[in-house]
Amino acid sequence: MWKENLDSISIDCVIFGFDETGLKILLIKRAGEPQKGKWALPGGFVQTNEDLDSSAKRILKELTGLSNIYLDQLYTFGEVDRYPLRRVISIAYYALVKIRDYNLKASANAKEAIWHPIDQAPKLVFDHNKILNNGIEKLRNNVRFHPIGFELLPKKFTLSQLQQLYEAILDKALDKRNFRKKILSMDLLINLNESQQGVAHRAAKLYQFDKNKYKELKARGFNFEI
Amino acid sequence: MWKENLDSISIDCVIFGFDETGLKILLIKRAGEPQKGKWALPGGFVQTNEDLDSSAKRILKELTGLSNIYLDQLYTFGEVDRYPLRRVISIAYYALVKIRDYNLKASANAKEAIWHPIDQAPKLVFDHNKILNNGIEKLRNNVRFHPIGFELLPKKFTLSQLQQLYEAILDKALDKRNFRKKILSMDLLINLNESQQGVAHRAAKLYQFDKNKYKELKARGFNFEI
DNA sequence: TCAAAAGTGTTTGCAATACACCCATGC
DNA sequence: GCATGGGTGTATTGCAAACACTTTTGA
Repeated sequence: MWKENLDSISIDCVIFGFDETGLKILLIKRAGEPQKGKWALPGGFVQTNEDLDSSAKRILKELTGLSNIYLDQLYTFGEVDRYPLRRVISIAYYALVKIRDYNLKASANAKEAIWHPIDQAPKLVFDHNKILNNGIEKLRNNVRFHPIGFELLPKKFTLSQLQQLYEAILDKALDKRNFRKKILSMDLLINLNESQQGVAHRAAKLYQFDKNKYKELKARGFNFEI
Repeated sequence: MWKENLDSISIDCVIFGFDETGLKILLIKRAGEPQKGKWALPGGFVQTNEDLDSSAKRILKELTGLSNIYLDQLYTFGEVDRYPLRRVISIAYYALVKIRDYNLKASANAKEAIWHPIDQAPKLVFDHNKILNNGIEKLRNNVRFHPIGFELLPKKFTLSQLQQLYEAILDKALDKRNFRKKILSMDLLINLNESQQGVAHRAAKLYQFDKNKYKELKARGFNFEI
């Protein structure tokens, strides 16, 4: 198997996750020079025989052990001096991960990968803070028009969890009744007729995202704006 | 002056223009192999000492003679086999050109550059049709939320021209009264108190885009949706 | 019985839409 | 005077926003 790298083309990934405490970003401590031990976006070099999307997929798999992650190209950063040793152009991707599926032990590198609250990201190497901000902005824009939020939630979720997610991403409070009205009217959720277990209050109903319905509506040009 | 190229990184430009007959795209006939003489998006290789944006700017300047063109990065295409001779990754940009400013004679290459109606683009080399479609889609999305249409019109324009432009980009008819109401209510146009000359009907008023007002409103988070 | 979150409708205001006629100009 | 596009207002509808109380459950 070929593993030769294009050493002037890298991929960097802005990996988002979400849990009870808010929106998170997955960062690593660099294993090699330059800037060894400093916080960075997960990334790597593109191999000679792989497409860019495949490369991003591979890097994510190596880091998190997960396949089938939502992945989208973000922007390409190519300033002459962005990387100190030589000229490296980086194609940034952003990924949405169901944080509960992600298992730290799955990966060799993982001990050095940590979820950081989105608003407490440390200083990153090179131009990675710029890339991160670009990713946050894109997530904010996209979530308003495409139902991608579901990629960050467990398969079964409550309407409150969904609302908390939107509030975290958009960074503003939403009205509960209006939010539910809007979401349910899109007819994209399957009511599972199940309830939460073991909560110290009225148990919420669980829902699931209806992918088939989504495809169908999308094909008809339906507008998913929140 | 350095002119060495990164021979695995190219820039391709989707260049839009607009005139009385509709929305146009600027295409060239390839001057060199491979696929010499075939239609292609204008492009070139990134030089070792230039940023990606600068490279796109240079390529546009060489082709059209114009500086100060609206330019935005589109997407990066990096399939292993997209270019036949070797692996070349292409960063696509899209540009909006005031077609009347563009002077064919300004450029050495220009004799081989021709504006094509957007819906009559020929078959292009490599993956350029894919890039073109990507550009059209992005233009459609962006024009609805950012006042970029003005980049395609002469400095002074009539409301009808503006409407025709939007209709061409969005590919649908708009109601004249509602369109005017909406546009004028945004308060982004300066009424020049001048009129068209030499038309065989009532002369229309001329307007100009108010860049300062735009910056001001943008800073306040104003929504420019059409 | 208390705490904590789930769940539920109605009213109000604004913005999008639909729609038709008179006006100015050049030929 | 006629053909051509310029310019204008109102009524209706639908959607977004604001808003508060009852229900369920576990501790």
